[in-house]
Amino acid sequence: MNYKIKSRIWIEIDGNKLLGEGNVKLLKAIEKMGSLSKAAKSIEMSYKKAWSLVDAVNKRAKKPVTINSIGGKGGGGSKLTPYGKSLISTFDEINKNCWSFLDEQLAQTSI
Amino acid sequence: MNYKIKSRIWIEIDGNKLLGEGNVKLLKAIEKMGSLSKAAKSIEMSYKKAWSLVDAVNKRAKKPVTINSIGGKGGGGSKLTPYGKSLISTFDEINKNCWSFLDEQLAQTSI
DNA sequence: TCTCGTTATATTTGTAAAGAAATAACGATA
DNA sequence: TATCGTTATTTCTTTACAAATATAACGAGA
Repeated sequence: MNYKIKSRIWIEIDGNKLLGEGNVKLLKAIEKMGSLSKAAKSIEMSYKKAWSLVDAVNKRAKKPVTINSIGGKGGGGSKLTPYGKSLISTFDEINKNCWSFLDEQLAQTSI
Repeated sequence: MNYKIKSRIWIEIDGNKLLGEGNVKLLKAIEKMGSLSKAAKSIEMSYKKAWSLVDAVNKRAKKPVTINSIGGKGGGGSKLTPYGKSLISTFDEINKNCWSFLDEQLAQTSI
């Protein structure tokens, strides 16, 4: 069996974590479900944790990533802003490129 | 303030973690100190944790990374094998390249 | 055979993070 | 104004991981 090289990337602002793999997974679920509680359930994350993650991202990002509404028809909901969508697609793109890059790097070694 | 993109990489074998940043830091300290207990102390890691890390790496790597001796003059000691040295220098090199790569990637976005 | 400082290992304790549960707040609609 | 399903928040419990503690094993040299 040969070695593999793995990575996790995340985006920081002011030294604080803004967005990592967990957040991105959750945001994608919100986009699909239209609701924070349903999104959390779909990826088997507690509602509280999901809310905390989204809250932190919205407070730290340059612009809001989701629009959350309370009450009203259907009880409310949560959906991604265009900026939120651009953030997760950028993250995915860079992450994918990083994996390829590391595979190439490892291939050039002799460990 | 602008976003920054960070990463942590690690080497796996058979799906198990072999070597990450913590291990590399410890191995460098072993190289410098010639002793596992002194290395652990120098980087403020408990001896037990340090021993567990080194033991796991030695068991999983293709070849031993350290040579440990018990008893004798000085009580024993621990030192890196040539293979161990090549592993950490490879890790450092790829890690550094990864950081540069990610900086370039981020610079090409407009988030 | 005794000493020494090290590696090796098990056991107990402490702590911080995760999880569960309960409840408040909300607003369109009927 | 009563209902509904959601977001928002607090409190309590559990649990996993880190840390501390204790002790055994080792072998060269005096």
